[in-house]
Amino acid sequence: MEIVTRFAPSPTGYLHIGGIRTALFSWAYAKKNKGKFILRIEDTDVERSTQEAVEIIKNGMKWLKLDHDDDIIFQTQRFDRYKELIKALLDQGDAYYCYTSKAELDQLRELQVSQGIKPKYDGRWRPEENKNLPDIPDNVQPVIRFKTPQNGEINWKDLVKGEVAIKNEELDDLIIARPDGTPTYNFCVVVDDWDMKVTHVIRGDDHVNNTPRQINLLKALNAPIPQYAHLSMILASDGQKMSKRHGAASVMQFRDDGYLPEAVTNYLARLGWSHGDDEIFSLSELAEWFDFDHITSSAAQFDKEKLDWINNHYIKNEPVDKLAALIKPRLIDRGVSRVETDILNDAIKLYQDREKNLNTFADDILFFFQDIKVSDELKNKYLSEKSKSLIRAFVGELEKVNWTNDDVDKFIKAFVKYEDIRFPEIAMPLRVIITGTDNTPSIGSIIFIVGIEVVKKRISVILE
RNA sequence: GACCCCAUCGUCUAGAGGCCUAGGACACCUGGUUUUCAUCCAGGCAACAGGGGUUCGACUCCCCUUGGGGUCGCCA
Repeated sequence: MEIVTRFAPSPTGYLHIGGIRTALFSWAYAKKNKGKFILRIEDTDVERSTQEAVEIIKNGMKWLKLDHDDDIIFQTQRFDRYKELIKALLDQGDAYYCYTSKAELDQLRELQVSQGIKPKYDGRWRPEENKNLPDIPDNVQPVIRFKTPQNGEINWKDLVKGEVAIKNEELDDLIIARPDGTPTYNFCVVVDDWDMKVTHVIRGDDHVNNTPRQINLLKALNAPIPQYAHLSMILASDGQKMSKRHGAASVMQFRDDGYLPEAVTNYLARLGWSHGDDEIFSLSELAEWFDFDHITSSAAQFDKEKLDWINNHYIKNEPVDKLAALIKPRLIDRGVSRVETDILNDAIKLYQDREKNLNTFADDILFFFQDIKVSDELKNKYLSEKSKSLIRAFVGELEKVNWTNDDVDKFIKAFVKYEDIRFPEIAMPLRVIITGTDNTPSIGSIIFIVGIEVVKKRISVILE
């Protein structure tokens, strides 16, 4: 049987990092088994679903290179199918109309909470043998509820949590259709997973409690029960629930914050899953290695330091032209009007080992393209009268140097020797004047890349 | 409150009863390389939540406690 998995987000906002991790594992499991990975948009809540959010999901998946099979499925395009099956359930006596209003439900819930019992629909409209149903009120459009079995329990062998059992008495008769006839979440999921022949439902921990409802629905529809895998949540670094406001939760935020997609998927996959001591692996290695046996069942805390470390790894190994394409727009955002390709490429080569983020990368090489300002603190620290006169002598001789990186390096060394000074005595003032900071790679390479004119200009600005 | 799930270094994790004197990675600390910083290299610090069982033997199995998380919508 072909393995089919799916990612089923609802388009109501940003793409959550926890959601994308379930997508990542679903994708990997399908790939590993040469099966199918489906993207399904759960947009039955017409009020809250937006086209913009659909685009965010598509872009996020594309950015992370999580390709799906088949066309994207939208639940709103399948309403006829849902209605057909709701009718079947009604006809076979597994569903019924309920005229209880929202206000009455709120009242009931309040009462139950005050009594310290689990809030639950009381089944007042549930047809039962020898039971008199209330009179149907005027002008009330009913919802349709599923007649959940009242005895027994539902259990399944969860691929990550093991045996899970929940008693039917814990469940109530869930609403499967709203007064306007639109179907609700649990019902659509069940029908879709069935119709799409989904074999493995891989989703977040927060759906564990929906699983028995869905299994009951599946049974009533006489549909096969898929395998379930409930992944634990990702918590923010303080152990609290992660959200847009708390801990960076939006996938696109990671892109904007300067992370490479490979770093994000690598980090996320390693969070809660392991393959021996491997820390760095590609998407295709994940697809090859993935299994449920090595998924942790406990929640994991998000650790930015480790993500940064992984991001640095990928930045170090990324081809220069790819990095250039990512960094150029960031330089422009920072006010650079013209980005010389040669300078950019050289700057990237010189800096890529040390950078753990595309944004700070752009910040660090900004001085190649833009005038800088030297802080008073740095001036006081490095620009004494003696160093200023050294700089004057240096720049006078620099003009005579044959302009290769090698010759510039040789020249600096020769200058140090000639003046009988220590290397930092000339290197640090030059660093500060040319780059505006005292931590940089080789000063010789920097001088070579920015060029004699810029060096002269920045020195003259400072010396005057 | 009820129900469900979870529990190894600060963090992510390895661990399928003897391989554990509990391994790796991030972070942190020290040293080396780099006459700056980062990278890189070498070394170090650091954990089985607590209590009961089961067993010749428990990080591993069972129970309880504690702690954490999730769910209890005409949201998904």
